[in-house]
Order: sequence, then structure tokens, then C-alpha cells
Amino acid sequence: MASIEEVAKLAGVSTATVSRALSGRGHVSPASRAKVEKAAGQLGYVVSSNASSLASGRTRNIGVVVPFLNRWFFSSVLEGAQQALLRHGYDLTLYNLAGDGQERASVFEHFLMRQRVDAVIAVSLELTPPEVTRLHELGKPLVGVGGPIPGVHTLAIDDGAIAKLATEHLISLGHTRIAHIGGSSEFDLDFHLPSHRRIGYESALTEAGLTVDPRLFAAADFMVPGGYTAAKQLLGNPRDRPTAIFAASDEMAFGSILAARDLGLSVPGDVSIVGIDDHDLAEFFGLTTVAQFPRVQGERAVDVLMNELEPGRGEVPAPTATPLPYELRVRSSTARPAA
Amino acid sequence: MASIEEVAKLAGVSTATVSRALSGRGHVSPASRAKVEKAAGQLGYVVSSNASSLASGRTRNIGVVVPFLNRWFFSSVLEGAQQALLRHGYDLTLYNLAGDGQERASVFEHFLMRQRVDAVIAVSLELTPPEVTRLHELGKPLVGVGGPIPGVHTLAIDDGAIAKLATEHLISLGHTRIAHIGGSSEFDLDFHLPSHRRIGYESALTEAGLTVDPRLFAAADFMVPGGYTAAKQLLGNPRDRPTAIFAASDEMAFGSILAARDLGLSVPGDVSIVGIDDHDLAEFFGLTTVAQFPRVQGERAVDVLMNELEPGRGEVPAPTATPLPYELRVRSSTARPAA
DNA sequence: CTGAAAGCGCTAACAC
DNA sequence: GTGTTAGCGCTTTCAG
Repeated sequence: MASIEEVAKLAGVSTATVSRALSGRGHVSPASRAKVEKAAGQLGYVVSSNASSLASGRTRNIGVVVPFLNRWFFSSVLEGAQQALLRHGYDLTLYNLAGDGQERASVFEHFLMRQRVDAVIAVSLELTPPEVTRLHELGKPLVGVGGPIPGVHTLAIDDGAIAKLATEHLISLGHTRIAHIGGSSEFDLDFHLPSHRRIGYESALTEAGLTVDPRLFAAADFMVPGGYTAAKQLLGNPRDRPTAIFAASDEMAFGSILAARDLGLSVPGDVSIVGIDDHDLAEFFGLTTVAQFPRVQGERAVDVLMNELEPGRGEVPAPTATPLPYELRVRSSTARPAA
Repeated sequence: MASIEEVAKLAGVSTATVSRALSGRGHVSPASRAKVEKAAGQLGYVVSSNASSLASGRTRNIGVVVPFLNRWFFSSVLEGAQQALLRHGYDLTLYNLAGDGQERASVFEHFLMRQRVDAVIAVSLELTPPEVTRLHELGKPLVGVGGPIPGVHTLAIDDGAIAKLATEHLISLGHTRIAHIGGSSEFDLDFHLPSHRRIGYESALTEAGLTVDPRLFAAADFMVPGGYTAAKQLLGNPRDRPTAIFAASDEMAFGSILAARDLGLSVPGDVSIVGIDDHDLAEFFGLTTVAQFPRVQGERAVDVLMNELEPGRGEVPAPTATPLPYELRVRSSTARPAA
């Protein structure tokens, strides 16, 4: 492995110049730069990130903490963040806080803190105040995606507004008995979106002069089987069967579509179904949904971080204010209720 | 941020002792160890991984390269690897080679090489000989998962055997017109499993004295919509409709089940369907499949690496030889063909 | 614009 | 079992 010294020797300059030429910091004459680049190329030189980090205090590495890897939302956010980081020349080290509190503590104390990252992106995780404080003490910027972290710059879609939009779509089609499949309360611990979405749903109903019927709510776990089970309950109701279901996630909406089919109900003939996400399979299922662009959320999180880490690069001024985009995508799972 | 020196001072020992006590390398008296641990605790000391890496040459960090993040197989392998690494005290830095060759080259030249990782795990990626050579030159162990990399220790299930097993299950039930939905040839570029699985399927047929009918093969992209489309083609055939479909992935099998339903065919009444994977939703769909435990594959890859990186820890002797497990899981999507 | 030199914080011989 | 010390390879003042 060629070292900076060898490059300097070959290029006929000092190591300082090599460093400057290759990192882009500080001025170097075009001539020297050319010589350095040539030498570096010949030697296959690549900086040692450790030596560089140690000397400069910057690691060019971002820690990303997610609670799940195999769910559409999280893997999409991760993908967006990864790509954006790559463009900025940063690496991404991944921490999957799947397990218990034990594992979580371990990740925090022994991993994130070892100065290995310049900043952290927490996806749908509610960090505790001590955790946040610790990070701040270390001067590590922290940005949250999709989860409310007190005192932290968080990127999150307006769950209430999204849920309201989805519900209003159903109302505008003429539905009055609209069921909701939302998260069970346990999910509220780490990310409050279940309740926010439920509130949005209820407020749309109320504003339209409809009453909120608690029997039209079913809790599930955001996944397909959960949505299926919940929808079966809802749709199996012998009287007052809902004519529409608003599911808090596309996966639960897929489950609902399958449940309806299994009951011999047609979608959207007998029941309209709308979700939230715009999952990869939404198109396939013809699902009407509110898209929330998680990839973009990941990219945005990186933008925010880059702003803090490398100011003056002419980035967006105040991304804090930028609302995250969402968009109703009407497909074939919703229609006017049967007369 | 407390440094090792402060800890040493507070504990009344030298920095070397602190290092030894905290890293576990070399002998330290219980008394000193206790003092050091107490001091470190009080100061909230955590080693600087950069300084440590620079001095020792070990980063305790593994690079994992995957082509996709949002597919069940890959995220599962990643999850397994992440967890196993955590147990060993290693970090995982993630490289997603989603994009073009440009991005790929960049990852290779500028990221993997910056001495940030001790080893790399390549998932379903066929690295080119120069890439492999480069890694070897740097003395970085490399292990492949699911993809054949020439000259590299690779963990892969026996795709031929798995496909054969799935097909034999169908044959043993009495099916003779068995269709296969496999990967299109473009997929063969990076991971050859499509052709291996097709070969397994064909050999099962041949051994049972059945003829291989090319009209019973359809190519797809391993995902649900692709499987759906392929299955519709296969099942829509007005004469000689197959009585069973063997799909090379569970997602394509799900698509096939949905296609059958949409055609009014019952599964397994009119058509039996079997997949490969044991995807999270296989249970939900009642899909008979051959499980391939990707999480375990990720963990195994880590085991192999740890063996190379930290020999003499009493690990498994020769994991090279260890065949990866797979298992037929019979559910409700397969049955004898209708009489 | 460039070079010399002082560390960044830790580990690993090497002595004791 | 423990301390001393020489680096690991780079960045960054500080001069020039």
C-alpha cells in the first residue's frame, strides 16, 4: 500500500502538497496538482481513512441507525441515504437496532461513540434524551427521519395530513362507512405515526360531518398478514360492513385487498381500499395510496447533515422548513360505493 | 472526549496498561484492570477507533457489498451479517452497488480501498478478477455469499439441488406437466443461480423419465409482478396447461398464485405451486417452498471472516466444506394433480 | 504556493 | 505484570 510519502517523493513535492492536492483543501499550483495526481495514479495510492481521520478529526463516515432492514420503508430510506452519501464521498456504517434494549445500549456506547462517524441518521427511532445528549456532547450532528426526536432536527412527513388526505379521497367518492386499520399502541412507543395517522383519519371524518365509530378501527402491525386479518374482521361484520378501508400502510392495504377477495368481495366494487406508502407493489395491486417517497427522505437527511458538516457549500438554506413531499396516487382500488 | 492518557492518569497506570486492560490483549492484573475500568467508566471513555486502527492495522470493521437493499434475500443476509458482526464487536459499512458500472468502480477505487475495512463480504456479486486481485493485494479477506466469485471462498446454497428437490416434490405428487419460471438470462451475468436452478429442474424431470418442454419455461425477474405475468402466460395456455409451477423465487411464486386466482384456477386444486426462499410471506400464502435461510448465510460469512481475521479462537475448523442448509417446507400450495 | 514539523490517540515491541 | 517509547499515515499550522 503506497503511502503519501512515496507519492510525494515520486511527484517531487512535500507530503503537505500531496495532501492539499488530493483533498482539495488549500491552494496548489496546477503544475503540482498534475504531478501529484499522476504519481498517485501510478502508485494506486488511496488515502488511509484512519490516518486522515485521526489527523483531521473528520471521518467522512455517517452512522445510520434503523430498527428494521427488511421492510420497504426502511430499506428505501437507507438506499436513498447511501446513494446521497456516496455522491458526497462519505461512507455509511449501518446499525440495526433490531434486538432488545441490551443490544441497543451496546450499539450506543461501544459503537456509535468510537469516533467512527461524523454524524448519525436515526430512522424511526426515538432516542432517549441521554442518548441525544451524549451525541451532542461529542459534537456529532444528529438527524432523525420519520421519528420524532425531542430537540433534534427531524425529517418527517406530516402523518396527520397524509392520513387526512387518504380519508378525504374516500369521503369525496361518497363513502361514509370508512374503516381504518392502524398500528397497535405498542408501535407508538418508538414512532408515533400510528396515532398521528389515526388522528388525521378521524379529523377528516369529523370535518365531513361523519361520526367516528370505534368499531371501524382495527389494529395491526403494518404488515401484510396483519392487514389481512384486520380486514377480514372488519369486512366480515354481518351488518354495517364498511364500504371502504383506509390502511395506514400499503402492506396492510395489500392484506386487505386479499382479504376482500377471499371473502368474495370485489375491490373496488364492494369495498374501496387506500393505503399509505406507494410501495413497489402498489402498482401491481392497483392500490390507491399516498406516496411518501422514503428514498427522498434518506437523501434529504444527508443534505441536512452535509450542511452542518460542510457549511458554505451553497446548499439549500433552511431545509428544516422544507416540508416533505407526499402525493395521492389514485389507482384502481377505490371508487364510489355501490348504490 | 476523554483520551487514554486521562484514563491512565486517573487510574494511576500507564497508557499501555489501559490499552491492554480495555482491549483484552496481553495480561493485566485484576487490580489494575478494575482501576482502569472504573476510571474509564467515570470519564465515559471510549477508544478512538481511528487511532486504534492506525496503530494496530485492524479496523474492526467489515465492508458488505450488496446489489439491492430492498429485496428479501439481500436484506436478510445483511441482517444476519450485521448481527453476527455486532456480537464480535465489529462494525459494518454498507456499499450498495445499485447503479451503473461507474458507481461500482467508484466504490471499489475510492471506498473499499481506503483501509476502512478489514475484510469484505460480497453478496450475489460477481467481482471481476482485477477487483479480487486488488483486494488480495491489500491482504483483505473476501468472502462471497450466493454468488460465484472465482478464487474466492464463497458461501452458496446448492441451487441445482434445491431446484431439483422442489421439482421432485411436484413429481412425487404425480405431476408430469411442470412449468418453470426462472430468471432471464441477463440475471445470469452477476449471479448464475437462474441457470443452476433451471438445470436442477431439468435434471429432476429427466431422471423421472419426463421430457423437458421448452414451452413450459418462462423467464421473469424474481419479483412478484414478473411471476404474475409469467404464470398468466403459462396457465393461460388453452391446451396442455401445466398442472404445476416451480418458481425460482418465492416472490415469483406469490405472483403465480395471484395469477392462478385471477384466472379462476384454484391452488392447489387446479395447479400446484412451489417456490424457493421461504420468504416472510410464504406462510401467509400457504406456499410450499424450499427454505434457504439467508440470515444464516450472512452469519456464516461472518464466521468465515472471523476465522481468517482472528485465528485460534476455537471456531469451526473448515467452514468451506460446510454445506449450507436448505429444507423443503410443504404447505398448502401443492397437492396431487386433479384426476 | 510550498515545505517542515508537530501532533491526532492509540498499540506493540521492548525493557524492566 | 507494567511502563517507556517509537511509530501508524495523514493534516495542518507556521514560516518562508
